[in-house]
Amino acid sequence: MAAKKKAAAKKRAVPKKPAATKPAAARPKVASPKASPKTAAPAGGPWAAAFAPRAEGERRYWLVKSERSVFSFDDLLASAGQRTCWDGVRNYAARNFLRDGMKRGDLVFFYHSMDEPQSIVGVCEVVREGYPDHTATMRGHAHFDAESDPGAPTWFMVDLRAVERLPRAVTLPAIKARAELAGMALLRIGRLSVTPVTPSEWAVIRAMGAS
DNA sequence: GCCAACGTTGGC
DNA sequence: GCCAACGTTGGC
Repeated sequence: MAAKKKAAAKKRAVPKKPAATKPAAARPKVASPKASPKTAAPAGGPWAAAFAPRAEGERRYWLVKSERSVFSFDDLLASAGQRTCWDGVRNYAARNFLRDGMKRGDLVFFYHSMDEPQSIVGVCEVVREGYPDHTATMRGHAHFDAESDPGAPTWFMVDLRAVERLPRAVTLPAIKARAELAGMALLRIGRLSVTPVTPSEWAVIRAMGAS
């Protein structure tokens, strides 16, 4: 139960434009083929490398955020098997990383957002690749999305297992202070809750987090 | 397809 | 609490 991860789940804000305005009928509103990003695969874009074909045995790196008060690294350590499904992500870019980017065996930094200070506190491993986030179709659930079709899932999640707590948490200010990390997706798209981490970024941060 | 309005994230 | 960034929605 307890809603994990980003409580943030975007509220599918029901058409906040009540009937007050124009009746939907007023608009042509054709079949609206809408090339929605719902299923679109991440073609190019700035993070294409995260989806590119992998070399034999290549391992990739990622970073996920969670508010400590919602689901902390300690909560993960206390979970059965020290693993959990990373549910609740309701952003297409993040969804694409979960659904198409992450592979079994990839390593993931666990970041506490909205914390003082915000910091990377642990490392996890992807133990199950992208699969539908069932909380999206659970009416009444905090992460429920009325527009998500159970037959064609919009939202995905992966399972993560804790690997280790970093001997020393790596804070956001410390990350910002390192020139080698200036290009981090974490800094460039601050609001994304799932981002790729390059091998070199991983190495730098891992070293910073060593005792 | 463009763009303004609006809502959310999350750092400060 | 404020605000920058930015994703989504919907009018046109």
